[in-house]
Formats: sequence, C-alpha cells, structure tokens
Amino acid sequence: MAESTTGGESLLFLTDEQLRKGIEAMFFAYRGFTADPDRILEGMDYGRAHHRAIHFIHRSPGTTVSNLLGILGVTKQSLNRVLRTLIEDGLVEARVGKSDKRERNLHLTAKGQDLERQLSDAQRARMRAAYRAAGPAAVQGFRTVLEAMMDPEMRRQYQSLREGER
Amino acid sequence: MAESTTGGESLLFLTDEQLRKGIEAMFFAYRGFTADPDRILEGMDYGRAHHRAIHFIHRSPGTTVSNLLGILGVTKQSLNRVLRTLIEDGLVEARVGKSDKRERNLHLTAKGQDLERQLSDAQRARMRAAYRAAGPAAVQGFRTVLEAMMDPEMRRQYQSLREGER
DNA sequence: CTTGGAAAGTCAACAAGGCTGACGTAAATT
DNA sequence: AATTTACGTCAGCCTTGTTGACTTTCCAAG
Repeated sequence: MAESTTGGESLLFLTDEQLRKGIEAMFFAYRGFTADPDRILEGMDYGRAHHRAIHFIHRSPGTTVSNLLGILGVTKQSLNRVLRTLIEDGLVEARVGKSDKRERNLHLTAKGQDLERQLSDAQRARMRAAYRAAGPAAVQGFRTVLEAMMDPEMRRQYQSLREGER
Repeated sequence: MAESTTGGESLLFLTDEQLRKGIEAMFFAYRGFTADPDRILEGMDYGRAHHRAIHFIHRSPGTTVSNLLGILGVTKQSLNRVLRTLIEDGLVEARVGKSDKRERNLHLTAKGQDLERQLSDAQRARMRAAYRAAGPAAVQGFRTVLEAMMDPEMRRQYQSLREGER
C-alpha cells in the first residue's frame, strides 16, 4: 500500500484506516442522531417507526401509503401497524383519494403536528449545534459524503423530496 | 426569520430547512451504510447485532465484555445472546482474564476474522466510493459534523478507540 | 360492461434484537 | 469476612421487521 499522491492530491483519505474511522463515526453519530426523539417517544406508546412515519407525512402532506412504503423501505404490514395506531390516536388522518379512491392521502392532525414539532425541534437542536460547531464548509462536505453513500434508489427519494421545495 | 449575515459569514446553513435536509440525509445514508453487510448476513444466522460485536472485537482485540457493553450501548443480556452464538459457532474466543480472572478477553478466531473481513470489505467499498466521489475536503467536513453530533459519552468512546492506533 | 390487476387493508405467525428483573458464581477489593 | 464487580443465565415482555394468504375497492383496458 504505497502512500501515493496523484497530481499533488493525497489519497491518504482513502486508506482502510480512514475508512474505518468514517464507519465508526457513522455508527456513533447515528446513535446521537436518534437519541433525543427516542427519549421523547419512550413512555408514549410510540417508537422510532412512528417518528419516521410522522416525519415524512409532515414533509409531504397528502402522500399516499405506497409512496411512504417506498420512502421508508418497509413492508405494508409493518407500516400499517404503525399507521393504524397513529390514525386511531388521532395524530394522522387518512383521506380517501380524490382522483383515485383506492389511495389514502395522509395528513397530520393538529395533534400530530404537535408531536412532530416536539420531535423535530429536539432533533434539529442537536443538528444545529453540530452544524454550528463544524461550520458551513464542513456541513457542505457532510452532505456531499452522505449523498454519495446512499443507494441510487434512496438518493432518488432524497432528491425528489428536495424538488418539492419552494 | 431574517436571513442575516454576521461579519460576512452567512448563517443560511443553520435554517430549519437546511437542518431538515441534513436529518433526511442521515436517514437515507444510514440505510446505505448498513445495506451491504445486512445483505451478507441475511441467510446466515446472524444480524446487525453480530456485525457490531464482530467489528469492535476486531477493532480492539482482547476487549472485555463490559467494555463492549459501553461501546455498543446495550444490556449485557442482549449482548450475551449475540456473543454466545458467536462463541458457540467458533467465531469468537473468550479467554479468562490474566490479571483479573473475572474478565473475559474477547478475540476473533480465524473463522471470525474471515467473516469480519467479508463484512468490512463490503462496507468499506461503499465508503471508499463515497469518499472518492466527494473528495478529501468533503470527507474532512463529514467527519467533523458527525463527531459534533455524538453524545459526549459516545464521543469519548469514539476518540478513545482513536488513541489505540499506531 | 366485464374483467384483470393495482392499491389498500387485514389476519396470523414468526424472528431479531432491544428491554427489565431476578438470581448465581467466581474473583477482587475493602 | 463482607461487599462489590464481572459475567452468565433464565424468564418474560415489547417493538418492529418479515412472509404468506386473503379480501375489498376500484381504475382501466379489452
């Protein structure tokens, strides 16, 4: 493993050692990433799966069940269990599709938005602290690497969510 | 929410919108991050929990059970279930501690190292592709943000693993 | 207008991998 | 000698994922 340079650009950042560091950073950081919402959810009847559903319904109001399945990457049986409790508890509303009545358009109720706010406030607070500590250039790199790490399918999901912005 | 600048430095990277993007990037990227090892493990009797144990035993040969508990952040009952199958199947060896005989020093057997290699090769391959695509500056930022995102305890674990390097 | 198939929902059964609580043993420490 | 520590284990529970089979609804093409 010669520590070579190519046109003056060091490739030291591609050593197995550096890659392992990145892998462990992902592992430990993801724990922090989920810690705050998990803390809020514990005690309620909900878990991380509910958080994810709530997040993406909030993000794309009116989304259908099958669209959500694609984003979350779970089976409909698994999602259905989560969605059912959220609907029963009045956090999510499933409106019969207007053009296609087989579809259910999912929306957060006021109560659902309250919980969403609570969860995302906590998660954003940590993210904001990390961003602030790292600075804008680091944040740019962070996003670039994460995007490159996604499966192509996931990247499409990620980017298509991006398009809906104004 | 005025889009202010402070001393010429834009704070636009701290908007809720940017933070949400980062949150979703973490979600989708983590899926990619675990996808390859998961694929290898499925079909074997092992799962992500086994992968984590194998990874950190490989990383710190001779580590004790309680040290591993601290790193993984699970209960001893949960870890024990995983560890027991790995020991039974001859992937991990638990040697009685030399100075303190209550401790068990954990090591990978040749068979365990084979699997570790297989898993980490797959995970590193993705990481390497992402790093290469993003470039060294982005990688630097990536690591900086992830580190800032960790809980202080996790950051100590992360950094103390760093110290053992040569 | 009928029919094929997609979308959604549901039931049942199961597995992985978390958790708590209780208990036992050996070894180290006080 | 008593207590604490490290580890292992039994039992039971929960969340969240999986398959497989089946029904209902309803769009769209023949």
